[in-house]
Formats: sequence, structure tokens, C-alpha cells
Amino acid sequence: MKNQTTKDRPQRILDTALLLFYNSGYFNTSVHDIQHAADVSIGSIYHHFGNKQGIARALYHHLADQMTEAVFQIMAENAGLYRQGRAFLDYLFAMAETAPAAMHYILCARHQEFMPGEKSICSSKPFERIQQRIRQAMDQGEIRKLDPAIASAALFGGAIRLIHLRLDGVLDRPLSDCAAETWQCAWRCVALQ
Amino acid sequence: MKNQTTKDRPQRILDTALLLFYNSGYFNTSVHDIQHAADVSIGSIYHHFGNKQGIARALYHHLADQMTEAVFQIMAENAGLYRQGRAFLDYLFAMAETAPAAMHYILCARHQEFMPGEKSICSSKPFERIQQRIRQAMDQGEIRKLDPAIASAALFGGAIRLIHLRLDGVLDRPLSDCAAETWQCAWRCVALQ
DNA sequence: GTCTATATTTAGATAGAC
DNA sequence: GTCTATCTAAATATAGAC
Repeated sequence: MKNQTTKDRPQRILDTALLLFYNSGYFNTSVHDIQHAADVSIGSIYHHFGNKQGIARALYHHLADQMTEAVFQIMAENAGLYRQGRAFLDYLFAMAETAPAAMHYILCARHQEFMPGEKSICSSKPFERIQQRIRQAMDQGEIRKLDPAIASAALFGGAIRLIHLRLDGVLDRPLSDCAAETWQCAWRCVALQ
Repeated sequence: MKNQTTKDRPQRILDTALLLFYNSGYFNTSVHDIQHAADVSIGSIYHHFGNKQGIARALYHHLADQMTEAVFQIMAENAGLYRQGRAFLDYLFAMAETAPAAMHYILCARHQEFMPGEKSICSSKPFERIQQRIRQAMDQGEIRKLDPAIASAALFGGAIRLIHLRLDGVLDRPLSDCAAETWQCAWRCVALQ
């Protein structure tokens, strides 16, 4: 009767929820909304995810893992913080354009409000890894010695800000057009000379 | 019977709501919560603000106006973008420490989710004014010529990122300790040399 | 302007057949 | 695993006395 599975139901539920969360926010999206938009029964949702928070958590871990993997791959495939940082920025900007709902959920959503106890994404694996790399680059004399938190914020704060503006509809230019100049600006913050 | 007014009720309602929004978020705060914490009747709240959104909007305009005033004052009292920017950063950092709930509401809350149609704070007067000033500084040769949006993000993205981290409990150092280094980093992005 | 009591709606969640 | 029908709690908002 219901929509036959091109994708399995749990995945379809997650995809639908992510889209609705992006368009309306977590709290403005009811389980009934998800059920309806995903063309799935409400029983199915509760069977797979337990409760509404369960959807949010599954989504969060899925996307955070994805980003962690991307970060480690970028570290492995690029040499030097300058190129690694640029590759990461390109990854973030590209994802914000091609998968805005996912990027918004990772970077803009107020996780603590609907997933109490969940670690902030900023203090989780991918961002930890980057800060660790920044520290290393300082020790190796690749960049200036700065407070690591300030250095991280300086290097990626501008990019993250632009992503926020873009996803909130304030910036109407595709982020890819901003990548080079943004990274040039950011690198000056930490460059040795 | 109820708490006698040291402050007038509307103000007490707003103060209480702001605090609760900060601690739990807008959607996790019910009108009953506000009513109870402010020691005011629910009828009083609806009399003054019409509905829950009305509280949020009053709060928003009040705080945005406050920030607009501060920005214009900073512009008037300081000469040159370097000093003006530093003064603005100091203002933001100080406010994040002394009035975290207000700062959080202005910079971190997802306004569009609970005040549909309201202009984003980032495209409202105070931030408009700053971007205008940045443009002017480019024309006058005080800083490099860059895309204005990128320049704004570069100059204040790091600071705003640190505020987010601080208010989300990720950063445990007072922001005032970070001001000098943060601004030094930021200025390098746009400095002529 | 302020209050209490109440109405209305809708959300999250469960039960139990298939 | 999936479905429909239903329950329950809680939230927003209103009515109307004082």
C-alpha cells in the first residue's frame, strides 16, 4: 500500500527528517510530519528509532562520522597544513552547496537543545583532529605560535561564518566562489611572516 | 499577592524569558515556565505580549536596538577601522561574559525558527553598518580590497566563533583573555602589508 | 493590569492486528 | 517490520472576574 522501498525505510526516514529539520527546524517538525513526508507509518518510525530524539541522534552520529572520515582522508591525502586546511575548507563549502541540509544540521543546529548530553560537534572527533593538527604545525614551525583555540577560530571562523550566512539565506553567492579568497585571508592570520 | 514590582512586570517577564531561553532554548521553555519563574500570572504575559512569539520579538528588537546603538557609538568614539573593530570586538566579548543570555540570544539562537519573517540579525542595522564601514575603509586604502562579505567574515568570524564556543561551554577561558590575540589575527586578514 | 480557571489543539508515544 | 487507531500529557491561548 505505502510507497515501496527504493531505499530501505530507516534511511528514507532519516533523509526526510533531515530535510524537514532543515526547512523548519527540529521543534517545528512533528513525528507526524516526518511520517507523512516519508510516506511511512508512524509505527515504523518508532520501531526503528524509539522516539523523536532517536532520529536526531542517528542523524547526528551518521553525519559526524561522515565528516570525521572526510577529515582523516584530507589529512592523509594532503601535505602541510596550508593545503590540508584549504582542502577542508573546500570540502565544507562544497557540502554546504550540495548537501545544505546536512551541513546546516552539523554546523548550525542547536544540538544541545534537542539532544541533551550529546557532545558538541565542535568538541568531537573531526574538530579535535584539526586542532591537534594545528598544534603540530605550530611545533613544527609551519605557522606562528598562538593559542590553539584562537588559531582554530582564526583559520576556520571566517569560513564557518560564511557557511552560516549562506545557509540562512543572507549570502546569495555560491560559496565555491569564495573559497580562494577566504582561505587566503585565513592563512594570513597564522602565516609566519 | 504575587511578587511586588521592583521592576515593572513587562521587563521582568522579558528578563526571565531571556534567561530561560538561554538555559533551555525557546522551544523547551513554555509560557507556564516563564510565568512561574517570573512570578507573574499567565494572563499578564498574554496581556502584554499577545503570544509567546511576542515575547521573543520584543526581546529581539530590544537587544538588536541596544547593539545598534553600541555600534554607532563605537564608530563615533574611535578613529580608523583598526580601533573601531577592536572596540567592537571588546564590546562583544565583554557582553558575552557579563550578559551571556543576551549575547546568546542575539548571536546563537535560530531566530528564523521561532520568529518567521524576522530579518536575520546579520543583515540588520548593526552588522550592515559594520560592513558599510569596511567598504569605506577599502575605498580609503586603509585595508586591502576584498569582497566585502568575505572581509567581514574574516574580520569578525573568528571572534564570533569563539563566542559560540564560549557560550556553548566548549571554551572555558574568559573571552576577555582572548581579545588582543584574536584581533591581531583578524587584522592580518585585511591589513595592507 | 492582573489574576484564576478553563478550553482547544496537537504533540509524542503506545497497543495490538497483520 | 509495518500498519492503523488510540491514548495521554502538555502547550498555547482565552474568558471573564476583580
